[in-house]
Amino acid sequence: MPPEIIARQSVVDVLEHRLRDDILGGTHVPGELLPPERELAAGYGVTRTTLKHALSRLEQAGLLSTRHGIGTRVRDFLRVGGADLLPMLATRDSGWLTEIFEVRRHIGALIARRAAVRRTDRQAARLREVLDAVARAGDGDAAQLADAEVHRELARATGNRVYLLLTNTLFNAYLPVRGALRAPFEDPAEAAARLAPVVQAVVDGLPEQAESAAEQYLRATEELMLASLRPSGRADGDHERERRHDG
Amino acid sequence: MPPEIIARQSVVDVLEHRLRDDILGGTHVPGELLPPERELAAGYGVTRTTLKHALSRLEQAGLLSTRHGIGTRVRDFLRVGGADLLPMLATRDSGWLTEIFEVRRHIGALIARRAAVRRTDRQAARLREVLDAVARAGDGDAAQLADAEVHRELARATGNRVYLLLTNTLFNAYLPVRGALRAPFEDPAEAAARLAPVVQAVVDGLPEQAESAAEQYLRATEELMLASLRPSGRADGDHERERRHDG
DNA sequence: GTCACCGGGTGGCTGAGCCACTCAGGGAGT
DNA sequence: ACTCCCTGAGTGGCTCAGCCACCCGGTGAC
Repeated sequence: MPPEIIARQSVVDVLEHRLRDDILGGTHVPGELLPPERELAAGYGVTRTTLKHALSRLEQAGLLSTRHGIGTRVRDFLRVGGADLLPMLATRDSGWLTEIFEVRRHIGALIARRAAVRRTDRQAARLREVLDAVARAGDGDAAQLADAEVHRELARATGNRVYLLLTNTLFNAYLPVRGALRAPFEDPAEAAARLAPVVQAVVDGLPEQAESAAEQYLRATEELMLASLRPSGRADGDHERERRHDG
Repeated sequence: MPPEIIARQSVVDVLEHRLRDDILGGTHVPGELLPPERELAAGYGVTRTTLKHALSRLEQAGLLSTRHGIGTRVRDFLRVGGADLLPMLATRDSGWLTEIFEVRRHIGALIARRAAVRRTDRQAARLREVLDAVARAGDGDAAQLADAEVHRELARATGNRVYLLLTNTLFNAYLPVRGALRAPFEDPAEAAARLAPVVQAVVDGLPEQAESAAEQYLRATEELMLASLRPSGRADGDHERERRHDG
């Protein structure tokens, strides 16, 4: 048995990766046509069918736009791409991370404020539960996931499902690289303590307080994460085994 | 030549649609395994290869999670799905639209505030340009697209690219059904006039004013849109030809 | 000059088939 | 009895060769 226990990437996964890198790296420039599928497939040493699977994913991701009889065009993702591109952008360039965190802070504050107004009693109870789960987490990784659960619950408490999806999107963007961002959660009890004021304010129904508590919490967490990122090294690489955490 | 000039949906598109409807409609419940691919393909009357293309898209969208040797599982999209699901949710159920608008209002205000602080002179000039384009738009549809361009430019002016992607996501969510939401843009000059205070405040660098102007503008537009939606009928149906507007 | 046609190039889709993975059950060894 | 390995059935992953549908530019008939 090889030392690599994990890893497990399918051919299509690898192919998708390479194509994406070639696109984001500038080998294929936006606006231009990609080489014909038959040619591309030959170049990468795969069947056209397999190549099409990869292309199809990138098309859905918004990086490509193919038209029957014409060809496949590289799109300007900043112009038309959606937030679903963030996960792959974050793994490529840690500059995106700081921008993601900033938005997360703004939106997190918005969510906390709104949750304080709208949360139901049922949701208040659930909030305390998931906060407890953070404190009881066995290690940093578990704490981080439990923390995400708290934020999901806060989003749920706004009564607006779009906030929940948005929260998921932002998490999907940085959870794949969370290995490098574990710093704030090394001590689960401490992490829970930092998060507690936010939950408390929401449970008490105090929007102003919830907003500023969230702002403060997110800023602190953000700083810890980015600080832990800076000295050691970049966050890129192949942190992308699991396509998505299971449901 | 058949009377249907437009429409042009590929087999995979249709298949994706049907599968998605079957999932969101409850034929395939979250957590359960889908029937085997061979069986499914036979059921829908397509090849397994074609089916896999459709499944692959839904998997990437976060609705499915497939594992080699095990099967394909339906996921709980509210738990793990991202904002990229919004376009398809909005076309299925207009209840999502009101939630999307609310979030757009909150985030739009956030963006305006931040743009007022961060915009460069170059971006200020470009903002005036695209605002002019709204006033000069030939019809309601063009005005609506020009309006979207203004908001994209505002997002760009925040200096945070994540806001740009987020804006794209929200637009992608409701532009497909924009035919039913044309009301605020029937008179392009008027639409531009309503939008002008936001642009002005951002150009002048007044965050407070920009925020409240954006809030006010978005609320007004939102009300007009939803009002035009209510009496006539639902917004669902097959407004989804183009996979995405071209880049 | 205009227009219909056609051919080459492109992506869309098919069908059959083999490979790789997972799991459960049964039989050999202890 | 118990343990462990093997095996077979069922599933998704991937390939291959090929035909179909579409778009465009050129060419020849009118």
